[in-house]
Amino acid sequence: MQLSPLEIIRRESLQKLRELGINPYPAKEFKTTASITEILNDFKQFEGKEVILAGRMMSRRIMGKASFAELKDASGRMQIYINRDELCQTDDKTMYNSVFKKLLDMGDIIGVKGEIFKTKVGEISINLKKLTLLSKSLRPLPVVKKDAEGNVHDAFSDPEQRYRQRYVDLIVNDHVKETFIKRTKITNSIREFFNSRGYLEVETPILQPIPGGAAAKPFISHHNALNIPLYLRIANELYLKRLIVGGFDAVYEFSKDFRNEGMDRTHNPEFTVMELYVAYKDYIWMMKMTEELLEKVAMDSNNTTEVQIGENKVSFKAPFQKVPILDAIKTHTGFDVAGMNETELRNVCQKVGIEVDETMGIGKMIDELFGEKCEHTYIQPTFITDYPKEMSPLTKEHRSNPALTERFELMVNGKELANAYSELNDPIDQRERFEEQLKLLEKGDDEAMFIDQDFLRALEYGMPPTSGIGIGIDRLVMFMTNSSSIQDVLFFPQMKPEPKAPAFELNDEEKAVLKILETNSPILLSELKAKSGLSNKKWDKTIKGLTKHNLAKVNNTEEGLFVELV
RNA sequence: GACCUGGUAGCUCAGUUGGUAGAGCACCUCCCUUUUAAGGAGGUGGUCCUGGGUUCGAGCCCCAGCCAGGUCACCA
Repeated sequence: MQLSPLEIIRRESLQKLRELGINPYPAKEFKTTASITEILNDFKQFEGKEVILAGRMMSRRIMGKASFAELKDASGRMQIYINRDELCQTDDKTMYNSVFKKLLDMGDIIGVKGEIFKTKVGEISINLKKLTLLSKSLRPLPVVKKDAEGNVHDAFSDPEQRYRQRYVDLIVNDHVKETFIKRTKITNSIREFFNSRGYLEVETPILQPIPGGAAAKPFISHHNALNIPLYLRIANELYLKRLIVGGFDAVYEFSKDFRNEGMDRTHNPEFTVMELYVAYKDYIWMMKMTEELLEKVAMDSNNTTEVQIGENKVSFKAPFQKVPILDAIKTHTGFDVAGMNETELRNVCQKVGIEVDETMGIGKMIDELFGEKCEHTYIQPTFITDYPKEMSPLTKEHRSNPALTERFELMVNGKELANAYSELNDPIDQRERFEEQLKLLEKGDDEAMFIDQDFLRALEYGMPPTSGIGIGIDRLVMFMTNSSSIQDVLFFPQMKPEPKAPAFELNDEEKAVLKILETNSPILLSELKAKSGLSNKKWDKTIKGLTKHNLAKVNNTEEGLFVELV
């Protein structure tokens, strides 16, 4: 392994610590008596008291016989004050002079025992009495500094490194941790809301023989023992509905779903959707529930219903606006497309500049019209309702218009956040809708749904009228944390594998030159170059390679440049 | 998948017409007992993303590739 000079120094320090009888990776439990944030929030309570803390040393300012360091634990950061003669009460000053000043490094994990006090300039600090090394860090951390005005200097900001090495990102960029803590607050808030109503959290299969419940390309896998293909779920909808058939009144699941499609700032191949199904309800009830839920989530995560998302201030205060999709299209394009046939609709699309082809049906075109001309305008939470039947194969027909369905999508900041229906529970209608999908499949739509015979069988036993909703959790977290990329709300966003560092091995040219050197050392550089028969560029690379690996050495003497074997 | 931009020290970044690879922070040595982007003096550190090509000479020019970000397409 090729080590950088900084890494070599740290490994040497590690060795010296061992020689001093200090185990750099002790096994024993280290009991702390407080957390940093606790102390900072309640200084009076802790002032003058002795505490034991543990965390990572994030910086060090050595000033002769006294020093300051910064300790970061899971809760926050606090300054450590180290006075040589308080840390080392006897004549032996090794702990300060060698261990603290020389052998510890930024990034080391340490335990500290000392008294809480405030320095002359008013910073709450711990006056170190005992120092314990808990884990030695062998790689240098990026150094991120903050000045008096709060400006960050040399921020660790390269997105590739931040995502590939999220652990480093979390250590040095405090705001990153906040985002993920908020993510958990949000899911906890949703669970609280549902659990308090008696809804049951369940788990359903991720490996599915038929990928159903949504229109998307699945990841395919294979089960060896059964010798059958299995798909990573694109949705869990059909399984949750089976549970409603089975007699549960309300079930929900935080579902990791997988879709084999493009990646961008709002799409990751694996993502999380919360799906909820409640028996004896309809989509109108579901709108009300959604308003209440999101208002609570905003309060629990941000302590306000007014959330800043990019340049927009978005209010999650219930109730939200409701707009039928055909009204939205009328408002934003000027065309009333209600009741139009395929040809008429195609004309409208062409007039407003939407490309259409023969494979597109009424539903698809309405979806395009909305997506292109309307969607982005709904910044405040808005329920877009009553989608055309063709786009919604799992949705119950609208109670007053058979061309439409009882469906809504919730738009926030111009993006879809949730999708809900009065669920289709007529098994015969459902079978027909699946068969429509099959026709689309044959037409070449590779995202149309497969027929899930077992799901139909379940419906034939009878499913109560039910309303269901799916909420995109990653997107919700993006909104609540004002993140513009899905990568910022996933600990480990999908990345292409990084290329492996090439193993150190001499190439043919280097081997050849080394062979010449073995019998002629030292040798004039120009002579060696001539003997090697290499071009200028190859020669340059080869000799640099050899000297770098410390196999050869170039000496500049009065007689000229000589190369010798090391 | 297409296009645009980028990849140089541990981190953040300069690098002129192609002519010995730079800065700040970090690191090392020394000074400094309440500092805080601590300070002062000196020093170390490089696969300039990879592979070809042009050239006397390439971090820089040309070709191919890898990785990332952005925009678009597709999608939630």
